[in-house]
Amino acid sequence: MKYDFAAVEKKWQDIWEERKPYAAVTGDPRPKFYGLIEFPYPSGAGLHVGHPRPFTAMDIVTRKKRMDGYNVIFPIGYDAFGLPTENYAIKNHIHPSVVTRDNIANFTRQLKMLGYGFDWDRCVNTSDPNYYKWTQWIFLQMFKHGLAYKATMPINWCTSCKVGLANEEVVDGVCERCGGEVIRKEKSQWMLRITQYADRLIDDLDDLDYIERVKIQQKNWIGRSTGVEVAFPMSNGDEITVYTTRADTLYGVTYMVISPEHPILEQWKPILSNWDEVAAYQAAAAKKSDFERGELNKDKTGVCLQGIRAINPVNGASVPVFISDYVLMGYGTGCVMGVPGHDQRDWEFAMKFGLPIIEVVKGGDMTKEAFVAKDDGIMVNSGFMDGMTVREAIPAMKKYCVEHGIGKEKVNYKLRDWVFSRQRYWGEPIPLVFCDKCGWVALDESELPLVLPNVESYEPTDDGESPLAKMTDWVNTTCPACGGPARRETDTMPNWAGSCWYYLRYMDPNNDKAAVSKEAEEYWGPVDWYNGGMEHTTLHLLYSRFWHKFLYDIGVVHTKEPYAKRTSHGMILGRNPHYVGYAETEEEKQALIEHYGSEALRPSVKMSKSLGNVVNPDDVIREYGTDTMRVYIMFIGDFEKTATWSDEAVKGSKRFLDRCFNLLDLVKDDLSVTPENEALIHKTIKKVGDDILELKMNTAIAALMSLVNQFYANGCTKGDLKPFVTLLSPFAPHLAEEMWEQLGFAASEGRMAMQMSWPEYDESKTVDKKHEMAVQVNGKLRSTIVVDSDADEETVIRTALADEKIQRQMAGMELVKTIVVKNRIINLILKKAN
RNA sequence: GCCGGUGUGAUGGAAUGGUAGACGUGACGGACUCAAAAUCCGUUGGGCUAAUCCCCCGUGUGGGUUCGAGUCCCACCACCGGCACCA
Repeated sequence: MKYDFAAVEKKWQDIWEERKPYAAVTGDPRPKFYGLIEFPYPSGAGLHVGHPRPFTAMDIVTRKKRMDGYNVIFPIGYDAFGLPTENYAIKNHIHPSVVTRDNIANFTRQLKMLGYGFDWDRCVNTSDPNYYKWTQWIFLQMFKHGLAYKATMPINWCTSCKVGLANEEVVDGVCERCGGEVIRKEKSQWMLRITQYADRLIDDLDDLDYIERVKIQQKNWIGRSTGVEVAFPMSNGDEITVYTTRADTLYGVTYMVISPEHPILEQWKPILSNWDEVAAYQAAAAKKSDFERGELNKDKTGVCLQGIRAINPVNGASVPVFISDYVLMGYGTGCVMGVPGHDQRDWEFAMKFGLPIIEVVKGGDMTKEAFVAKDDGIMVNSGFMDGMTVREAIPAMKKYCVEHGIGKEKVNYKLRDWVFSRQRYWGEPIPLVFCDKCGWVALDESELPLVLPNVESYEPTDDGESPLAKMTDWVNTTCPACGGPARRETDTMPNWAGSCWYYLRYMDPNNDKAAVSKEAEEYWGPVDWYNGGMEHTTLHLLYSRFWHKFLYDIGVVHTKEPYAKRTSHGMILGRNPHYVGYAETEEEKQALIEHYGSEALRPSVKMSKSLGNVVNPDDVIREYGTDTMRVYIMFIGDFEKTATWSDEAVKGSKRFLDRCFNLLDLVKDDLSVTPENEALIHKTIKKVGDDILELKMNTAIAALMSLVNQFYANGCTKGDLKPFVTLLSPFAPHLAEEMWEQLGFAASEGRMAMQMSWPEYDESKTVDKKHEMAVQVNGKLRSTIVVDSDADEETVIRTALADEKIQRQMAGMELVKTIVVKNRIINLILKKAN
């Protein structure tokens, strides 16, 4: 009998659609388990094969948890606001909401086809006004708590399209669409004070079960550093403060540098004899894009300020003051002390401008490069610090600064506040109005949702304003505070907004009184396990932790953190058709390298239409079935690492499932367990259960394959297949239910395989009666012996010494030592007999 | 440059410091078949060899620790990811 996967999968999906075995019940007395995957952006291209990897893994985890007796919530939704939809709408003159609706319908069809155990009744869509009403509500709470503020910030401005671009649209410093030059342009924008949460975002990581690289990346991104702010008196009586983490090098200061954007420069205009030169430099720096300023231009440039000098507060030395764009206005104080002896950037600057270099930590060669001394460098030329190590000198100088009133300890972060405005149409409107009398005023809650109005064209305007700015009827409104004329904010929120809190909405998706009810949040929160891509570590994951902490502070949620556990999956790549490894002849190889360069050296690359290596899940499912898709994408390799799709290897998963089904032809109608199979069955129950919870689905499937192989070798009974089918069920749910039914268990148990408890294993039965042991001589494998598992050491050694091959090794030798590792190896240490 | 990760057969990949290469793909041989596909059974790291006897070599490179190292330590090389003038 051949397995008709198409018919069987359809049959069971219809049954599940009707019976709803995946419904999550708020308040159920069983322990809860909240498994979460990152909801997809419903692009026009449909589901990518990358999606099923994390989705299937969490589907398997949640199925296992259900079998372990948990009340599981495994929800799905759509992160539906975003640029590609807007761009598609612009090009094709279709409203983004229509595009979104169609794309969601397609995604839903595909996700249902994959047989996931989602609770579809909890599906959310971030672009639905009933959803974004609460996104707006949360924003208003932030506004009311002073976390949202308006500031003038540079945006990416395409000089050829005359349009403001999102960071994602700037690739290698040019406009993604037209390739035009991108410069920075000042624009007043809404900001969120994520920096106010920087310490908590770092410190609270310690108590979370996140994979280490996520924690490290978040910590690096936030970039906390502890140093000292030191005040330098200026020759004109002003004072300039610098930030440094290396207070120990204060005696090595030979100049100072101020960022060209620093506001104090304007005050000094009258006393600077070379103001024209300064102003010209400022203008040039302002014109540069971030890309030019950073990536391209590491050559140091600058202008010495004529007419002002700085005094080193620790030794009274008078040093020149420069402006240079290597000093960033956005970090620290916008001024640095120049210590060319021990900072490479300062060294380069000093070499360029012929400034003196003073050694204050012994050991380097100042003529070649700066000596960036580590902790145990010895201080010289540094007054009271001479002879100290750097490790000792830093706190000593810190203390000195504080005691002499010239400085104070200071913590700085690389993290910047979050630019929350987009000059775009397809996003949540920001529910604020500007009144000349009252300033920025929040809409009343009863006015929410502030619905996105219909506009004629979604093109951004050529002055960089949002398309909404053109809608004067909508823009002009009355002030909620004084009733006078006022204007609405026309910028929208970034697409990260809706995803900051979606996991909360799943708990209570239809609530029209609150974002989430207290009852639902207290029952389901926090998310027990969240899996997602590494690319979201410093954006989505950090942003949503920030929002959650704010919601905690205002009493909306009861936990400090949204996600108790975070894991991450690797990407699915396609075969690189230009890979030299696929070339047959030497000439072909040369041609490939010549034509594609280093591209030709990589066997795997991201899937793309132009390379023709895109795999569409629809095609895979049509040809091999959903269960095969699921098993293959899990069997493909280590979950955390990138993997390359192989059409060939898919067949192995298909073959495995067919072999499972074909067991029905040879199964004996006997409910007892075959003695020869018992140990492996128990081992497999343990192995598969453990592996699932460690996301080692590849080895779990390998264990199931081994068991099936043994069933073919030893024969099997219905008693053997009963636990096997329940183990198979999380991986291949359709096939498992079909086998379960055909074996008669659906009738005898009165429930589906997926509704069974995870089988119990008996530790004592996982141990084989006899073990093969390796026998080493001086650490080299020489033979193997079979012994009873409970044999004592003496017996094991006697058996080993009696072995023929070992006897041969023993000739002329004497035994000096034996090492026995139970049921694994025996190592005999021999030496030449005298 | 800094931070993280990875290097294992033809190939995707397994291996709590304990028989390296589980499981799968591909290849080869056999059974079934008029034949092919599918299926089932077997072989498959390299060298030496008549031999699936022995022996030697083998987890990026070079050292080290250990009775024993893919695994731990030190130094290096290559590739991947993230950050990058953050004082």
